[in-house]
Amino acid sequence: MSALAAEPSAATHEDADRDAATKALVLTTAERLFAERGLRCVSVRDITAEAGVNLASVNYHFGSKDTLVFEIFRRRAAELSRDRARMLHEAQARHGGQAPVREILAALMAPPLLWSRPGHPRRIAMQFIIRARGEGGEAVREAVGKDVSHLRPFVAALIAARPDLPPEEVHWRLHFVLGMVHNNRVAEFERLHVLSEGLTRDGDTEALLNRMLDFAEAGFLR
Amino acid sequence: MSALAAEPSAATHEDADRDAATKALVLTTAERLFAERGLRCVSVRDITAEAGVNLASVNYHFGSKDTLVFEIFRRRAAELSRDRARMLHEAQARHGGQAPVREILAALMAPPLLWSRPGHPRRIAMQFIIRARGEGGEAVREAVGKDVSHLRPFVAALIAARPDLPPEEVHWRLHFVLGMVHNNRVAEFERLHVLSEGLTRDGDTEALLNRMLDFAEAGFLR
DNA sequence: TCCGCGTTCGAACGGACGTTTGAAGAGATT
DNA sequence: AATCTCTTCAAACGTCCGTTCGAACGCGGA
Repeated sequence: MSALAAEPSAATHEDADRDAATKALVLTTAERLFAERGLRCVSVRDITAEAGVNLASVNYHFGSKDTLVFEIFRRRAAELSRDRARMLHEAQARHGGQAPVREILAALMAPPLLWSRPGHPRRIAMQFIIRARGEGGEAVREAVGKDVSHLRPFVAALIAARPDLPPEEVHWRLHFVLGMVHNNRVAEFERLHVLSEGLTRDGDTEALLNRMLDFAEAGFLR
Repeated sequence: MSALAAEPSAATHEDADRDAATKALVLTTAERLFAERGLRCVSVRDITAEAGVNLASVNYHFGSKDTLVFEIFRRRAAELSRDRARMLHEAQARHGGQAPVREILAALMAPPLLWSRPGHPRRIAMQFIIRARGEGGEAVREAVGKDVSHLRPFVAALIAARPDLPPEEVHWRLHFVLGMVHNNRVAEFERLHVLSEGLTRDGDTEALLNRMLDFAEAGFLR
């Protein structure tokens, strides 16, 4: 752990794209490969070969493979949290500070669903996040487990929307909702389509979101 | 891939415990280690060392590490499915063939929850199943994804209980319920406890099951 | 021009892993 | 006792991986 290769240049503030095209190339290539094949099934050699850069680039720019994974995850997770927070804020603004349950849940559910749509610029990022949540190493798992700060505004909004419920109950119901959201993986959809023998067809994200909201809202308003 | 070591003895029917104590020991040790540390983080050497058997035992008795994983998973998953099916059958028997939604959902939710309780003989098995679902290789993933036959009785029961709903809608709602169930992992509970600052305390499985049933039933009866 | 610094490069290191091999052991059968 | 079969054993094989190393490169400033 002694001496680590110095962070290259670091530009003026934080944008490392200007001088290090290699670093940005590694970031995007790694994210895509990780999203496609999973974290463990993509080696540093796969990434550097696909990106057309030298093998040592990953360790030079990021220190280690784990750090690279964590770096990508940190950026994307923060981005997703911002998206959710913005939707919540908009909903609260629309209702004079007190958003109804359905719109709070929509702010929680919509971003990951929308990001997963084909053609969305964050589609790969969303797949990566899902992969990293399940397959990530110690660093990612800690980041996911301990950083719950972005959920606090949602808890507060839900408690305010249902002041008659014990806060304990609100937390449990939020847990159930998050379970519904996290279950929206490609493999699970395929499983559902096999089970329903083609009856359920994905692609209509709007309809799925409404179905989820109907279900979750009913559970929450009970 | 040519010649594979012959399956040892195979006893009279299928029970391989009589003559091969080693095989059974590998099975239980591997299941426990896999459940504790994850599939990728447990090597064949870890298993054989912990079990006190020779390194080659795994390949001799199971052919490969992947086959060993699949073997454990197949047994436990079948066991869980049987448990669920039995609960569903009992519920239907109680109501003259037509079980209400809540009891159908209980048959789906209760077994994995009960297995996870401290002290339950299938606690380790349940943790293994959860691990294998997420971290399993091609074989496990295919088994999970394609084998949906054990869910069909539940679909049929739910459609019968809510004949007014389009079958498509029933399938989607079942998908949501399964999301709730699959989210009951140790890491997620810890995350919830951090978020609620100790307000939510686990241990009371009965209460959690009732909470889940309340939530899911409301979403289903909507 | 020369120097310094950040970056890239090819090559290798050291280790962990799943798997294979061939011999040795054990127990029943002939 | 001899033979056969199933099982166990120690030792290694070959591969893939993350990481490190030292030299070369390119370029802006003295």
